[in-house]
Amino acid sequence: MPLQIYNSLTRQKELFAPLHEGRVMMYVCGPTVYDDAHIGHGKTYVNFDVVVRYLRYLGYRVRYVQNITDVGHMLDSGEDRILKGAARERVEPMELVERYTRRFFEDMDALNVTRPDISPRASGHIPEQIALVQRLIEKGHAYVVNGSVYFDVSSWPTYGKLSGRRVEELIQGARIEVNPEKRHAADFALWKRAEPGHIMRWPSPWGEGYPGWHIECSAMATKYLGQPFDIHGGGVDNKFPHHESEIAQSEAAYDKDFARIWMHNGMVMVGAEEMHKSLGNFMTLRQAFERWSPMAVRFLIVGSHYRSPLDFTPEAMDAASRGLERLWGAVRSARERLQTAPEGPADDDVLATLEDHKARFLAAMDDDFNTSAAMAVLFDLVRVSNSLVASPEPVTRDTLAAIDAAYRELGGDILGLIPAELPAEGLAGLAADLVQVLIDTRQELREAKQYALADQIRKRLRDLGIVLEDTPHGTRWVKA
RNA sequence: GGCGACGUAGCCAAGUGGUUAAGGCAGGGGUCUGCAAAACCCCGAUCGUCGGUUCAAGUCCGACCGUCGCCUCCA
Repeated sequence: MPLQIYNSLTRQKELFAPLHEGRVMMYVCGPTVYDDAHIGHGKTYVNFDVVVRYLRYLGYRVRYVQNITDVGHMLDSGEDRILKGAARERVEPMELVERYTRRFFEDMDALNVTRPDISPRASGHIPEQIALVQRLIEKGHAYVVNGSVYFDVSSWPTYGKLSGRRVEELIQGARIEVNPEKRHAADFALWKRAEPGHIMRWPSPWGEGYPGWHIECSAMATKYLGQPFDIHGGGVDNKFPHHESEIAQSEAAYDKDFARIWMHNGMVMVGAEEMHKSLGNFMTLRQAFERWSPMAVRFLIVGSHYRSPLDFTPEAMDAASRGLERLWGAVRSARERLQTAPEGPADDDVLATLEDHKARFLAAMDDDFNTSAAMAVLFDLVRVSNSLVASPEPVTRDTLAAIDAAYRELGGDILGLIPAELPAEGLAGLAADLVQVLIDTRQELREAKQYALADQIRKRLRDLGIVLEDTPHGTRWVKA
């Protein structure tokens, strides 16, 4: 069964076929870098990371573009998010941008999110945005008022096709007072005149100003991916107005489709409410990482479907942490036994089981990236491998290597949950040698039935965060 | 008011017409172990409510109840 992807534009799952054979062009709306990323950002970028990983696994060459918004994203108050952040921290706007861009990537790295191939900044693409705005004016889809430029929604009949809205209804529901410069309440800014004191400003044919929020994505996506391109992703919260406006701008400018497939991921919820800064109920990734490992956060995210909302609770995180431990524990013990396994051909039954699991795993992924179903298969594999590894029967090196390869491929390459080298597999150098001395001593005590002393050693190591486990193949230890 | 989504075991979460409703966490019982830990085995839901369609429905249709998102701050 080939890959199927749910397309928000058509509201159904579609067989995936890229525009160009073997090549996928993909864009995902990136963060506005004025503050630390929170769990919600983590979910979005982990969700799309899995998409990119899987497309690459299938053999596609993927160009993954994810922008950095560093200008033009306004608050209700009319303040630019970046300027507000800069004032808060008393730094240059670009200093703020640099700081939070770096911190964003650090957080993403911790979540094992593959870096985008291109991370274009809005402020670095002002000429492209101006050119796009100009083109829209020339084609009669935009108008200039007092140095600002607005998109004329009435000139573009399909406006609303993504979000299923009609322009007339938008006007009624308007949350904010309508800007009197607009001809229609639903019109949106392509370029805004800079008021005195607004530091981030660029010269344009319409005077000094700065780009609107939506235009950057249109300009940068098309610049690096062409038009049309294959996949555009983002959070559902951005479906309207952001993505709707991107589509209108780009399609009106070039009379061509913009993105063929639109993917929207679900929001992170906190107690049945969306996690959001304005609600004050958000937790930054950094705060979460103080309490749980970043990979446990990834585990929680990958454990549910990308389109579903995800309720973020301490209980769910604790459960995710334990689940990750179980997964890693299985991988770790398989790799450990691999070290001392005897030479020999791989067991046919095991190979057949691995093939079966792999097929079921891939079938789940093919079904619109059903990572929860895929993870269930991975845990079935955990049971198989744990049973095998714990068995007193000899298991050959090739058999164990095949199991490890399956973990690397499915759990590592695709889901990004199993690193090539598991962390904290041990201590290095002298410390490890000392632990081994204690383990050997304890073993002698056990053989002499001096259990009180043997248990004493185990307990004191436990207090130091070293957990001993006796197996039929000797005593192993892990850092807690 | 408009558009969209959801309601599956104590918690998280797959399943969208057809054998015994995945998987994880927690819990109970057991095996292994000097003990422990880990692991392994066994145990739990009839799928918000009420109707309808069908030989057959968490799975389709309708109503109702509850929850959430979007309707120009949002990943």
